[in-house]
Amino acid sequence: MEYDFRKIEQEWQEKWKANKTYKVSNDAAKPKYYVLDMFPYPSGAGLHVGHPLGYIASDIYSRYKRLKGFNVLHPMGYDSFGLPAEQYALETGQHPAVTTENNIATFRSQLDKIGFSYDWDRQVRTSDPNYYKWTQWIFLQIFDSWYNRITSKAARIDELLRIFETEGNINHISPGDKAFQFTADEWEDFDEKRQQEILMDYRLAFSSYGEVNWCEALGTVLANDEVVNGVSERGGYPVEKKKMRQWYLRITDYADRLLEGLDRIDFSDAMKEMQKNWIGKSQGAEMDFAVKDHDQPLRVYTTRPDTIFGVDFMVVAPEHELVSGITSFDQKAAIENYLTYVKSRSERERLAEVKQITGCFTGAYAINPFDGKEIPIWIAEYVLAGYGTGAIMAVPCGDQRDFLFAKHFNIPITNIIGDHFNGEAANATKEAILQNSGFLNGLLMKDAIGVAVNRIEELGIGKRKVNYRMRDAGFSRQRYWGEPFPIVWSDGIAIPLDAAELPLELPHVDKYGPGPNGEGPLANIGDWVNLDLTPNPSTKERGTLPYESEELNSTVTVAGEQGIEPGYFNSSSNEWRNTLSFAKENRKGQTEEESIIWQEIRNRKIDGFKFRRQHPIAGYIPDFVCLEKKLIIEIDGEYHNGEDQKRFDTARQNWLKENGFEMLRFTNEQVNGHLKEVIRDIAEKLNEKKPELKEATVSENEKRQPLAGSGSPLFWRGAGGEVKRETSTMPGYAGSSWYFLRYMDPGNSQTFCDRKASDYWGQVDIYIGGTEHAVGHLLYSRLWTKILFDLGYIGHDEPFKKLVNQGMIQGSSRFVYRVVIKNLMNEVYELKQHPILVSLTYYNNFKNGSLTFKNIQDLINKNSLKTQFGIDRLPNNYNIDIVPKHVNVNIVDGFELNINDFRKDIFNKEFKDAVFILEDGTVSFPEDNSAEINSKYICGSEVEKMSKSKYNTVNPDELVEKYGADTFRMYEMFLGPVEQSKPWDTKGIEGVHRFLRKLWRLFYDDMKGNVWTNDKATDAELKVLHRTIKKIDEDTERFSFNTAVSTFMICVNELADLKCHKKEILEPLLFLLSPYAPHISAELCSLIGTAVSPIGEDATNSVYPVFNPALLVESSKEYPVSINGKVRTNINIALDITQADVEQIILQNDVVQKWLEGKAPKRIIYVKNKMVNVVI
RNA sequence: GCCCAUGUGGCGGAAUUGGUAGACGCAGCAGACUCAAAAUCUGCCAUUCGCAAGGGUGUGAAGGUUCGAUUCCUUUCGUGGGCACCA
Repeated sequence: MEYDFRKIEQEWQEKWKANKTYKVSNDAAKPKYYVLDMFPYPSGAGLHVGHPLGYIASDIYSRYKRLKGFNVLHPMGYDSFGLPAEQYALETGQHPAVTTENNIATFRSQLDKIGFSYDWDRQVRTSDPNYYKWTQWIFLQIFDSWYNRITSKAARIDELLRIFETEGNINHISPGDKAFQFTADEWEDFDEKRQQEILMDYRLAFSSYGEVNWCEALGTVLANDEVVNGVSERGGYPVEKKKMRQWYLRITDYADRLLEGLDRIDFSDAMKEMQKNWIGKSQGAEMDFAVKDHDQPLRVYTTRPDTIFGVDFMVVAPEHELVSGITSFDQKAAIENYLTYVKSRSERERLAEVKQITGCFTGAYAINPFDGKEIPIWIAEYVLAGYGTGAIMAVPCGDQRDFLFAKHFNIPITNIIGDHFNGEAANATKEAILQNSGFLNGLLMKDAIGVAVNRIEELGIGKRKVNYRMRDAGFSRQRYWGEPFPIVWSDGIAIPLDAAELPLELPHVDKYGPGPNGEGPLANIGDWVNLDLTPNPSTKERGTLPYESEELNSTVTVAGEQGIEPGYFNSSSNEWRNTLSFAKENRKGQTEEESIIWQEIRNRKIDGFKFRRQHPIAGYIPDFVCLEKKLIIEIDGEYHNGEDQKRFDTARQNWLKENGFEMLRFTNEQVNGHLKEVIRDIAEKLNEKKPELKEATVSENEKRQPLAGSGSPLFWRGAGGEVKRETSTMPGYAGSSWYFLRYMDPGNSQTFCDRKASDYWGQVDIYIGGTEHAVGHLLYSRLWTKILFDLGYIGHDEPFKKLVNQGMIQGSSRFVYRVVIKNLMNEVYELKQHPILVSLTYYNNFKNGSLTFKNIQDLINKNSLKTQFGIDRLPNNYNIDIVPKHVNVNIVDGFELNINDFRKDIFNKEFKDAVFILEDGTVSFPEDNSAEINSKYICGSEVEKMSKSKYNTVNPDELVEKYGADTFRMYEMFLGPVEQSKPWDTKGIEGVHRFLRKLWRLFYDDMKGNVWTNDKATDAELKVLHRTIKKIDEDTERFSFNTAVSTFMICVNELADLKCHKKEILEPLLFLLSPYAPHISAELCSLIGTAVSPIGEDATNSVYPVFNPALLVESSKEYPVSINGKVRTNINIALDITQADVEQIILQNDVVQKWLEGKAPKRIIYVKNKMVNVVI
C-alpha cells in the first residue's frame, strides 16, 4: 500500500462532509476561540496559489486550537457585492447575481480540495437578502443615533429630542453648523421639516451636500480611501470634486476612540501607524488675528503657537469666505485672476505636476496681537479650505513650504531660532532657544508651546484645539450591485423604513447604466423609485375630508377594514400634499381657544408628556395629540353638523379607536371658563392610559417602533408630497463591517446576532488577511463595532483582538525576447508569420550594447531567415529592437523554455510558428522539432505581483491534483513566514512531498507491508518526540509555520535514522501533524488504530500531546569554547559545575593551551547552558 | 519629502531573551542500487588559502557598545509598502 493521496484525501473529505465534522455549536461549555479569515470577493479569475496562504494558516491554527480543547469558530463566506460584478454586467448584460453565483461555485470547489475545516453551515454572503436585511437594519440604527460628546458615546435620537425639547442645543452644538444655536422654545416652534433637518445634522448616518470624489468613468462617488493619486483605485479612472447629496457616516466623532482602541489590540505597528496616519490627529491652537481696517478677525490653526513671533505672512485658502471681503481695491484684479486660475485646475493636475509655488497678495494685513506687527495676508492653493480653519500663519524660518513661498515672493524672513536657521532652508526643530520672540525669549521651543497657548487663552483670542485629517466616510454609491438604502424621501425629509419592511430587496433592472443627474441605475426604475402609497385600496366609502373642495374632486379613504394596514392612503401624492398643507394652514389659523390650550400643554408642561398640534394621523388632523399615549384632544368648533362631516367623524372615530387612540373633546366654553379643569382632565387621562409603545430593549429591538425622531410612523408612513426611494446603494464596506458578528448566529431571523451568541464568541481572537484593508475595512469594522457597542447590541467595542497580515505571494514572471523591426519613424513591423525570439543572453548583450544591430542582422542573414521568412519585404531603412514579453510560467522549467509547449500554448497563438535563437546561437525552426538540439532557450525573470495578465499565476488545483492537499498545505507554509511577501516557486514542493512519503514509510513499507509496532520506545526516541512536541507547540502558537514544517522534517528524518516504527512515538506525532496535514494524519491514525481521531469528531477531549520536560533533561553538554569570541573547539562539561571547575577543565584542553601560547588568560566567561569564552 | 518594514549561500529561508551564522528544503555535484528509468539511499555543498591538519574572511556598507553582535546604538546605501501641500 503506497501513499495514494488522491484516494485518501477524497475519502476523508467526503467523510468529514457527511459527518458534519466541523459543525460548531454556540455551546458555552468549552472555552471559545474565534479564528477568522478576511472573506474573499469572489472574482471571476478563481484562486491562485497566493489566495489560500492565509486560509491555510488560519486552518492550521483552528485545528490546533480545537485539538487543545477549544470550541473553535472558523467560518467562511463571501463579500459578494461590489464593482467588478457590476462592471461585468455592464459589458455583457449578465446579471451580477448570476456571475456572482458562478464565481462562488468555482471558489468553493477550489477551497474544498484543500481540506479546510470551515463550518459551511455558517456561510454568509453580503449580497444575500437574508444577510443585507441586517446590514440595512444596522444602518437604520446608526441613522437613529447621534454622538454625545459629553459622554463620548453614541445615543438614540430620542434622547437628543428630549434634550432639544428641554434645553435646546446649548450643550450639544451641531456638528453640521457649529454656529447654530436654539432654545427649547425655538425648537418647539420649528416645523417638522426644520426639526428633521436639524436632527439630520446630528445623526451618525447622515445625508448632506458635500464635496465628493466623483468618478465619471465609473459613474459613482468614491470614498477617500478608494482614490489613489487622484484616480480611482479600481480601474485608474480620473476623479474630480463635485458637490452632491450623499450619505456619510460620522466617523470623525469616533476619531479619538479609534485611536485609543489601537492601544488595546494586537495589530502590527505598521498597521497601527497607517490607521493613526489616516486619522491624522494633531494638537494645536486656533487663534484669531485682527485684520486691519476690518471687523471680522482671521482665524488660523497652528500646531506651533511657539513660533508666533516668527509669523511673516498669512496664507488663506482661495475658497476662504474672507477673501472677497478683505481684498483691497488695488489687488482686486490680481486676486480674481488667481481665483480663475485655481478653479481651472483639476485635482489631478494639482497632484500630478511638480510642486509649483503660486499665490497672490490680498492687500490686507493681519495684526500680530503680541507685538502689533502688520502681517500681509496672501491666498495660495497650498492651503486647503477643508483642513483646520482654511488659514495658516506662515513661519518661513520653521516651515519649508512657508520658506519657499517667502523666497519666491520676496517676503522678508524673521529669524526666531538663531543659529538653527541658516537662511538656506527652514528648520522645523522644537529644540531651539527662542529669540526675537517677546515674552517667549529664552525659552526652549517645546516648552514655549504651552506658555504661548496659555497666554492666547488668557487674552481670549484663541484656544487649544485638536484637529483630525480624517473626513466623514462617504456612504453612498451611485451603483446597482449593493445594498439599497432603507430610506424614502418625502418633501426633503429622509424617512426610514420600518424594520418589518426589511430587507428592501434590490429590484431587477434591465440595464446597469447610470441614472439621470448623476444618480445610480436604480433611478431608472420609476415604479420602484416612486412610492405607490396605495397598497390596500379600500372600497369602504367613509366620506370626504372636510377640506376637500369641489375642484379637487377626489376622495381619501381611511383604511378601517380588516387586514388593512393603518395609515396607508389610497390617495395620490397630490392629496397628501393637501393634507400636509392643510395641517400647516390649520396651525396658522389656530383659534384663540386652541392657542390657550397649546400654551398649557406644549413643551411637556403636563407631567413631561409631549404634545403635537395639527399633526396628521392617517387622513385625520387632530387639534392636539400625544403620540406616546395615543391621546387626542379636540377643541370643538361648530362645523361638525353636516351630513358628510358626521359620516367622516364616525368613520375616523371607529378607526382611531381600533388603533388604540382615545379622544378628549372640549368646547370653547370649557376652555375659556374652566381651563384648570380641562388641564386636570387631560393630565388624569394621560396618567391612567397605559403606554402603548414599549421601551426598546436589546432582545426586543425589532419591536422598537417608531424609529425615534421620525415622528409618528402613521404620519410618515403615509407622508405625502413627492415620495421617492433613495436610489444610491451602500458601498462595499457596508456588508463587510459586521460580517464577523453574523457568523456567530447566521440563521437568526429575529435579530442580526443574538446578544447571547455575541457575548459567547466575543472578539475575533485571530483575524487573518492582507494589508490592503488597513484603512478601509478595518477602520469601518472598528467603527461599526463601537457604534453597536454604544447602543448596547454587543458587549465589546473592538472587533479584532489580534490581526495577522499575510504577505503577498508574488509571481515569478518569465519573459521571452522578441525581435521587432522598426522603420525610422519607430513604427513596428512585426514579423507576424515567423516571429523571432532570442534567448536571454542575446537580450542582455543587446541591452548593454555588446550585441549590435549589425550582429542581429548578421544572425538573421546567417540563418537564411531573411529569405525563408520573407524578411526582405522590409522597409529600406530600419532599426531592430528586442522587447520582452511575458510567457506562461507553467511551460518554463526553471528558466528553460519548453519550446514545443510554447508553440502550442493557447495564450500565444501568434507564436505557433516562431523561430528561436538559442543560447549558443543554434536556431530552432517550427518544422524540425524532432531534430536534436543541445542548446536551450533561456527566459528572463522578474518578481511581480501574481496576476493573470502577467501569465505568472499558478493554480492550486493542479498542484493539489499532482501532489495532494496535504503537500500543498505544508508547502505553502514552508515557503517562509506567513507575514512576509515572497515569490512563488513551484519546484520546492517536491521536497515537502518527499517528506510526507518518508513519513508514510515509517508506518508502511512497500516491500514489507505494515512496519509499525507496539514496541516500547527508547529514551532516544522519546527525546526526539518531545523535542518535536515542544517546538511544534511553540511554533504553532506564534504562527511560525515554516519552522514548524521544518521541525516535522527533522523529526521524521531522525526517526527514520533510528528506524523507529513504534506507535508510542508515531501516534503523538500524527496528532501534532494533523493541523498541518489532516488527511494523511487521519488515514495513518486509522491505520494504527488510535483511540480518538485527531480530526474534530472527538474534540470534547483535549487530545493534544503534552510536552514532558523531564525527558529532555541532560546531565552534561557539549560546550562551544571560543577564544576571544571565535569558536575553536567543543568540550563536554557537566551542567552542575562551578565557574572554578570550568576554568580548570578549559585550561587543560589542548586547543585552548595552543591558543594561550603559555600565557595566562585575562578572563574566562562561562554562561551556563550556553558557551565558554576565553579572553586572552 | 515624511513614516513604517526589510537586506543572511545559486534560491526560499533558520538562528525565539546578545552566546557554535547558514537549521530545513530546493537547485547543484559525486556515488550506491538498476539492463535502464523512476523511486530510494549515502556523501559534498558560504567564500578563500591549504594535499591535509588547520587558518583567514563573511549576515547591504562604515563606525560604536560588549568577553562575545545577524540580534543593541549611530551614520549611510539598496529594496518594498504607506502617507504626501494636513499648517
